[in-house]
Amino acid sequence: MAKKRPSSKHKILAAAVELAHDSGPGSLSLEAVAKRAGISKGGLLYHFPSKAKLMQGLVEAYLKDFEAALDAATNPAKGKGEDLMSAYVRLSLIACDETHPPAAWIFSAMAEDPDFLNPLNEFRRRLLDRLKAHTPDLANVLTVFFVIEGLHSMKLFGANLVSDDERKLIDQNLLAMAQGRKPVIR
Amino acid sequence: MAKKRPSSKHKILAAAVELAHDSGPGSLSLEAVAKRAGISKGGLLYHFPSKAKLMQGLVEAYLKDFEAALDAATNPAKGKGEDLMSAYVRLSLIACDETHPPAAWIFSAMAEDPDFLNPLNEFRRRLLDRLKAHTPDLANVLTVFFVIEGLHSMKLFGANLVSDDERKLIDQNLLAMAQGRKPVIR
DNA sequence: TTGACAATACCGTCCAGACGGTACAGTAAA
DNA sequence: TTTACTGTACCGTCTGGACGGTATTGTCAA
Repeated sequence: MAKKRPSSKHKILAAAVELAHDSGPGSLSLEAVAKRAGISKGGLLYHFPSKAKLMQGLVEAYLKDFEAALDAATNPAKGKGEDLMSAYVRLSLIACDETHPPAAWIFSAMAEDPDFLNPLNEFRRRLLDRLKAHTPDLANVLTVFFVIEGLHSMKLFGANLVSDDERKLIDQNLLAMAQGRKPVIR
Repeated sequence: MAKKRPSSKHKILAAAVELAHDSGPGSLSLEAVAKRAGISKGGLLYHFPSKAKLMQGLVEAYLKDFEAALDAATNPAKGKGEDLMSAYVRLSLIACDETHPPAAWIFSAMAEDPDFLNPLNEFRRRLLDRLKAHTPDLANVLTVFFVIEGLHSMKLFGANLVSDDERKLIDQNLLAMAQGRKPVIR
């Protein structure tokens, strides 16, 4: 709340995400981000007074987006009221598909200071706890969760290890497991 | 082969791995690595004439270790002649347990240049191909593979998301699936 | 209505420090 | 004599960040 002028901050964060993705995580300098965002370095430092704050901003924006999507999907007042597990799987798979660029900035943050990613880890922990609470089959939850983590990891490292058909099979299986159905054997 | 004097190179690589782990991936400078290895910067540059070569060395050593372990486990002439899938799962789980430090240097390499990790991705691709060729159930192979990738990822990012019991359950399930048995539901 | 002031949103410059890498002279063992 | 270093000095580049300045847009008392 209380955000009247998101325009510049958003532009900066978007620029950082793009830059990390297509120039490599190593080229995420303040000057380069500023240039990409179309402002000066001084201007960037006005909005994010240190590089650490920029990194925090990236993590927060990333988290906020996913949380908002999850909330929108599962909150009955806002839409379909999908169950948590299905929404989590569906949204995660969307984030892992070919149309979405990987979050390469994560490597920049990690190289800068691993602690920057603590909020991300804590979020994942809370999410896994919620998933466990929502379904009786622990092994099922863990399998689904870690397969998705694996897909994320593959995406992040830019490794395309599966064909389209294999990916479809994985997706179908995960969605089936999320709904408590039998996995597809093919 | 043709390696008569592994001592210094090994010391340097080990120092880099340790340093990335306990001072963070961002502090992997040549000077720092040399100091940790107990040699001078000039001495380091004698063995690895550039930082890029050091990174390549890290990737190669990492790969060589895992390949050697896999080979030793599956080659009947050398030992038990374990089947590929079981050996892969078992060794991967060992690499992911609490006693082994995460390969934090991967983030340094990624920040430097994502291409450094190409050999790693190619190795994974070949491994997955071999696993697919060895078992009839594609969905099973993919599930096992990506759960392990997910565990690796969690380890890498230093997120401890599961309890000891949960981890045991995952391990049992993976080993069971590797042997074509039914997964444990608990 | 106007003049004084202040907050916002930047720009452009400068600097100290870190880093990768080079050069080179010396050394000690095999 | 070659191999395998050590140690020091140095260079060019990049980077985070501090800082001073500026244009624009309110705000508000006289």
